[in-house]
Amino acid sequence: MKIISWNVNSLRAREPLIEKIIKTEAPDIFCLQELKILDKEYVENFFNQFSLKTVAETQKSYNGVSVSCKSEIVLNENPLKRLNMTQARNNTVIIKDKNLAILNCYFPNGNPIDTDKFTNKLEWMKLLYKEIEILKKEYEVLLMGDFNVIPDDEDAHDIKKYKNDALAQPESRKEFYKLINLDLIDVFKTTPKKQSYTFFDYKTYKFGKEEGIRIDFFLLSPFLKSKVMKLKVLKEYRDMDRPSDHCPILIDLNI
DNA sequence: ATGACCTGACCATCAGGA
Repeated sequence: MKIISWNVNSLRAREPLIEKIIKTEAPDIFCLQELKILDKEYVENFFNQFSLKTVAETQKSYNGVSVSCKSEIVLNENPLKRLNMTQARNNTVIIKDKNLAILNCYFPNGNPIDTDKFTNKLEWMKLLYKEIEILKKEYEVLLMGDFNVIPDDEDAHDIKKYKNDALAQPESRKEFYKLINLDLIDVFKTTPKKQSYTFFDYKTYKFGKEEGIRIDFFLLSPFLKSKVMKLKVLKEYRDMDRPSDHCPILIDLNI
């Protein structure tokens, strides 16, 4: 089962690259973040072109997430969809015949740190923690997306720049490691040579610098970790015409 | 030290991103 997660920074702006990745990689499950579009029917129709069915959570201008999958996969949508009632930042699908819960997330940014944006970020992460605590009792858990957390100093090219940034605050890291302590494995971290930055700022990367951060993750329950066949940050999509500032990440599971 | 660049909303310029 090949799965791709990607913060596309606008569905409409990224349609050519989304089409390319679907045709090139043929993912069984394709999870997007930051759709930046309200029209849910438009999102569903877009993926229908490629014979993918879609579950989307949308809102005007900001946020928005979708899980698309091949038609033969039977989805059971989790009734607990939004962690936050006003922001479309997560959706969960259950694949019952594989005993699998897939959580697709776009964590809040949380800047600036002296505002309620930061406390709301931490609150959102706590709600996610509670949701996973429930789901892990019944299902294998695959948590993925844009976490907006730099878990370790080595996950940034220059951690000093993030001293006052919500992404690298001790409180943000604490909530991240609480998720890890639910028996979820940061599979890029634990697989030799697979770690790579996943985000490259538009303002710096155009000069060809390697100034990135690692903020997009697959967190897997131990059983799923034992089934990993392939794992990759698809960095080439950051170098194509009109890219997202995030790279797609890919995992192939033998399930 | 600062700003850079991109997107959507909407029409000139700003919020938000990270």
